[in-house]
Amino acid sequence: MGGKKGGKAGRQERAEERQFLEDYRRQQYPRPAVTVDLVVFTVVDADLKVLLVRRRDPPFQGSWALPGGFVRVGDAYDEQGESVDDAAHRELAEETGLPRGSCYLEQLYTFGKPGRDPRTRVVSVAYFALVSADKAPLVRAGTDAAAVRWASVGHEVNRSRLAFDHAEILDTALTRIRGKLDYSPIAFELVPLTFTIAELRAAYEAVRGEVLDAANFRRRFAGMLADGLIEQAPGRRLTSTKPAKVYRFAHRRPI
Amino acid sequence: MGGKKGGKAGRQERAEERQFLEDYRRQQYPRPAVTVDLVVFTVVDADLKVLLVRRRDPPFQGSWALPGGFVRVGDAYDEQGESVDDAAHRELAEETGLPRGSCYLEQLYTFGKPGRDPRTRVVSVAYFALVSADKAPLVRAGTDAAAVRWASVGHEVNRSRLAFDHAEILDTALTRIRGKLDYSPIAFELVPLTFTIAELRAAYEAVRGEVLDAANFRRRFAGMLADGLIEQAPGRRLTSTKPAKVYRFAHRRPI
DNA sequence: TCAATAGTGTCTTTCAGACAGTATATA
DNA sequence: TATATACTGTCTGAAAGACACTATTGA
Repeated sequence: MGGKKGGKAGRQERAEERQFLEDYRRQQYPRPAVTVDLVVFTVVDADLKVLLVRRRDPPFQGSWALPGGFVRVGDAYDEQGESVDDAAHRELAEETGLPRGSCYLEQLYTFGKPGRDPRTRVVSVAYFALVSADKAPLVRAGTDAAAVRWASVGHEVNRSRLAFDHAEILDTALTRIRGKLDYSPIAFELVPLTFTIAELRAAYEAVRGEVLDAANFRRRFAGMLADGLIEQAPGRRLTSTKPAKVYRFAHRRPI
Repeated sequence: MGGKKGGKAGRQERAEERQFLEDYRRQQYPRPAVTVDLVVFTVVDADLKVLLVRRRDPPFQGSWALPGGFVRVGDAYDEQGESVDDAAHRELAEETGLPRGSCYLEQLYTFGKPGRDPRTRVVSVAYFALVSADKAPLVRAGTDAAAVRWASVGHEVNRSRLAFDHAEILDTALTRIRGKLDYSPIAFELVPLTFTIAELRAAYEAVRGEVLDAANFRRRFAGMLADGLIEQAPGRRLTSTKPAKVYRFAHRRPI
């Protein structure tokens, strides 16, 4: 094995060279900015609401938009920055003022068409969050009240006026939560830690946008009770003429 | 309105300045590379298979991995590159040799933990694709046969040996298609354009990994027929002792 | 005629929708 | 006592699981 690079060492050398070139070129290729966008839902007064923020800067200055922000990326070999999930949790805490982990958060869909943002190429990983009815009023407390609002999904939100492609993201989120409502326990994330059957039904009705038969809903509820998914909690709710029994989701973290 | 920037013009100036700084700093912030990863399924001989490629280069050199590649991003103001969906379609066509649009393709989930790729920060948008049984044998034709293979999901795939976090991506895809099987028509994407009830049932069984009662499956099938979702096609399948009727999905594009 | 697969009928359970009706608290 | 809301009972039909059964073809 002399001058010509034909043997094992030669192959190894070529592989390393190719690797170097590949890595080098990849750094040179333009990369998109990556953001997280949040569709934060809550139900207050039997109405589904979504959290919007007013944009202070162009583009879409003054328009309402979904909250969101950039994923913090490191470029050091051993420090690549925060995960996309972490970025979503961080933004959710920043925008709502609620402690991290106190809301349900789930990845929704990734929106990656060119031209979404006129400034630069942005790929956005959208998440949806569910804020329980008792926490919703706390949200505006820590922030600039004029720049944050709970908008009614059914009436207030003028979809076409939302910034960027946020109307499409909102629609995707609505479809998702409406679909998941019947086969996953996400409705419990919209009510306080303890709740009456009527309160839970109101959450279902708000999300689906239609009234449900109270008797049939109660029967489904009885099934969950039998399965141990929910359990009765001490006390009664005194908000109406006849006090109602209070329940809690059995597998819910107590924060 | 003299020296102090207190009026309308002053606010405007500050806004532009802030905008400039924001844009400038954003360009300076490190960005992640964005890739698409593909989980390409097919069913042959009543067995669910996934397409794997052998890595020629480090990291994970020699390991099997899901096919994928970088999203092509432009940095010009008016040319931001291809969409993430387009990147997935392009990669699918490149890796399989099948014409664009001939397979079902759906976004799955975005994987964005730091350290996924030891070289640099990579956010990967995963998609799953379904290749019909008749197209599956054509896949290896155009590519380096030694570097591409259909691996049996149930037996062959050694999950822990897959490169990067591809085992997790594969599991996510499996959960997704198993869930969607019962409430969406994705099973039709796994069988040829015309198919017998037994062939469709074999596809269901392969995905779910369990046998189904033939009579009950036939009854569900009859419901689809009554709903106009599927319709009988001319001819009969002669592969077994007694020829079976042949059907086709009514709303399927004829490519 | 036999074996193998295509195809049918039926019993049971479960569950959802519709809706009539009862119970119990407050005002 | 009136009324609003909590809560119960029942009828119906659709759909799924289990499984016995018949029909039709090629070998």
